[in-house]
Amino acid sequence: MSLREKKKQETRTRIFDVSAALFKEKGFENTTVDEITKEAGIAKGTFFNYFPTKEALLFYFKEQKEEFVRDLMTGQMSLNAPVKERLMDLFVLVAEHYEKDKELSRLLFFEHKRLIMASGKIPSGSRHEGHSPGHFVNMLCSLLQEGIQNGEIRQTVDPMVAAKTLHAIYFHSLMGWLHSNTDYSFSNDISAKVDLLFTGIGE
Amino acid sequence: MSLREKKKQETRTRIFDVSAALFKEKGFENTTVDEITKEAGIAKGTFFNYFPTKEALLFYFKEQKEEFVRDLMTGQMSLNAPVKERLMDLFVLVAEHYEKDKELSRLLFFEHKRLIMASGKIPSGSRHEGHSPGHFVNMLCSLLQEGIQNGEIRQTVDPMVAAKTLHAIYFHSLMGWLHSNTDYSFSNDISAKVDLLFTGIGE
DNA sequence: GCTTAAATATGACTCTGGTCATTTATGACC
DNA sequence: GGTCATAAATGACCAGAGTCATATTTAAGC
Repeated sequence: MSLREKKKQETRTRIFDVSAALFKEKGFENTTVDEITKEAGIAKGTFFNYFPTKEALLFYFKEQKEEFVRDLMTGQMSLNAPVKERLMDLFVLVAEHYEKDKELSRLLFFEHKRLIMASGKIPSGSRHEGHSPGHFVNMLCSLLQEGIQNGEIRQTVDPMVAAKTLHAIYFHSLMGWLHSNTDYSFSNDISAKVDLLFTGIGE
Repeated sequence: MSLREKKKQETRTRIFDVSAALFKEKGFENTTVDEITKEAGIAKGTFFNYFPTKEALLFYFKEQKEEFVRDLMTGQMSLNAPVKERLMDLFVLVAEHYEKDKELSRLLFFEHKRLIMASGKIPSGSRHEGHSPGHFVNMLCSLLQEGIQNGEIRQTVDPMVAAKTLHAIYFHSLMGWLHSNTDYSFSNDISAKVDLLFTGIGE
């Protein structure tokens, strides 16, 4: 790696680290780009050579977090247990991870939507969890297919539709939980809903 | 109503109308508060006497829209048809309404979240659809109770849990649809999911 | 109608995210 | 080591959201 590359990488990392620390300390809104750059020992303009906007930083935080979660999930997936159980554990596992830093999770979760909206400013090469399948949904889908194979899930179920529905449930529960200040049990909430989906509501 | 009250009401309405027109014409981001106030014939500071932030306007737009939707829903609810059918029609009805101005819907839908997050700046007296039940969920709940009564829905189903699950599904479908540029059928998407919930996925 | 207090309007000002023409550092080639 | 092209850093600058001390308008009491 050339000197240039090395320095670049270094600066990027420094911006990242400094930002993380400041955000954690004073929150996203209360941290200015000036502060970040001053703390990182660079000029203001330099920041924008690395990240198109201040909010874009969140995007990279999210990416980092998602990578971590992805690994968590992959581990969980390969266990040996009934599909439904693995599903529930998967949700809880991920939620527990988010729970570790609720404030940041909120930020990433809710701000991320705006990033998607404010198109044109999205860092390139990005996947947009939510529309086109996305990793999480795909993982749910293959889990469900497994369930269909071994008879835990009805043959007639379209695994993709079911996966999306599960994702909807997960997403909604997570959102509600992130909104709430009073902490209610995420796992109770989601398990009731997943149970319902398994059993069906129709007579 | 005193002269003061009348003027106040007038100004508020003018800000509202002018904003709506400008947002529609050039989009939310591309409309400045300066433009709004100039067009409305008031000073910049005055704007902030009426609305705490520019984004707060969206909140009131949303409220207005929600009131409209609420009426739509109430009408739909009182029809005579199987619960499931009414449910589906309800979703489609609301989605069709949103479809009329997809851009605005996106804005309200996604920006609203931020408003909730950036607490302290939320106009007082606001309900936050999403956490504590909310009108939509309550409506779904009573619809489901009706279904339990007349045997369309299993006795053992907790109507509130089911209502929240339906809301999750609705929300997710709506979100996906609002994200997508390529227009796929919202009704197809949601009906597949609702079907699934009725039937259940478990063997 | 005059006086006074409170509500409301005002716009100069501040603060911060983001831009861009200019300067500086790097590396390739001789 | 000198020259040149290109990548990267810089900070003065701009635009727009939001603030606030001050000015104006209203309403009430006399």
